[in-house]
Amino acid sequence: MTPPREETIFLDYLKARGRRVTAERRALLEAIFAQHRHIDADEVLGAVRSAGHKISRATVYRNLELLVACGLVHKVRLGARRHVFEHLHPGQHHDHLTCRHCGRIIEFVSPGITATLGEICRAHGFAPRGNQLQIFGACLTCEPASAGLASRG
Amino acid sequence: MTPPREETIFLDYLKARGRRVTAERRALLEAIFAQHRHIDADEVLGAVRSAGHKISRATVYRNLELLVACGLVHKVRLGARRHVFEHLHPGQHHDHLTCRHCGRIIEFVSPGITATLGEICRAHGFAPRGNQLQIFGACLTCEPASAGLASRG
DNA sequence: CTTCCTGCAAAACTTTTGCAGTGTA
DNA sequence: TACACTGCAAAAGTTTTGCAGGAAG
Repeated sequence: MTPPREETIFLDYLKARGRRVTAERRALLEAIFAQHRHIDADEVLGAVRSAGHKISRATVYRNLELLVACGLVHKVRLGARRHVFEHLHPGQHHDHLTCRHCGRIIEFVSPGITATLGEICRAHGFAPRGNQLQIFGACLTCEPASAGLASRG
Repeated sequence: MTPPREETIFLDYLKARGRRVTAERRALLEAIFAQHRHIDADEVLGAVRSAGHKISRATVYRNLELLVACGLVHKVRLGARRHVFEHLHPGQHHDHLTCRHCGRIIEFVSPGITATLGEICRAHGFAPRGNQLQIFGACLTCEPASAGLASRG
């Protein structure tokens, strides 16, 4: 079977720049792509270690930048100094409902929304990228039943 | 003329809990509601000071939590320890295109998307809240012309 | 006049960097 | 063998907390 596309991209990127393939880099890539959510550096560290690999904090930070540089991961800028990381799934598309309270992510696919968003982005000269549509709110667990009927206002 | 609704809410909240109205708290509220974007604590500090008020960093952190507690501001959770703040505009609705590179925010209104999203959220038992739709990508300044044609894949 | 609030400064926590040893190519 | 990479530990940067003076009610 073929390796995951992100692995191919990463290895090619390393090769092309004369950089080395290490166990830590493989483990890091694998851990990030196993996550389907925004994730910060410390969570990445935890994920890699949970997967049974040995890695230092410094290595996580250094290689996250590398993954950003090769386009597999986005460092999402939110405030002047605030950011989290999210991987991109090359060739796959879905959007996210994100619960503000517990951080839970619900994925969904909607061709209709995709089309409408395309028009809006074109109208504003904006280039959407990756898993770029994020809807924030409260999931059923955090805000059960009746409280969930409020408008989008 | 009537005071902004958020001010009324905040003052009522303080009164109800026997907490005090201070110049710092008023300045902080005003600065946050003057922003139309996610903003981190340091940016809030800068905004309050730019508006000509004196305030300490500690006071900003302490009162941001207060604004969250009274429901006027959301602390957006992104990673285990990552968050930024965003105010809510009671009664007003729009969505955002967010440039990952420069942080620029483009606001838009789309009744069609609002309707479709409503259906999706209902289908998933999800309660959207506030300015909850966020589209990430690259703005015209950061990614001019031809590079901007890639798909949503 | 009571007690909450603020600013300062220190503490706690997160991210980056320098250096020497390790391992890829 | 050469040099990129790693881990450690220290440095730099961000957020929280303790305390004493100041101000709201």
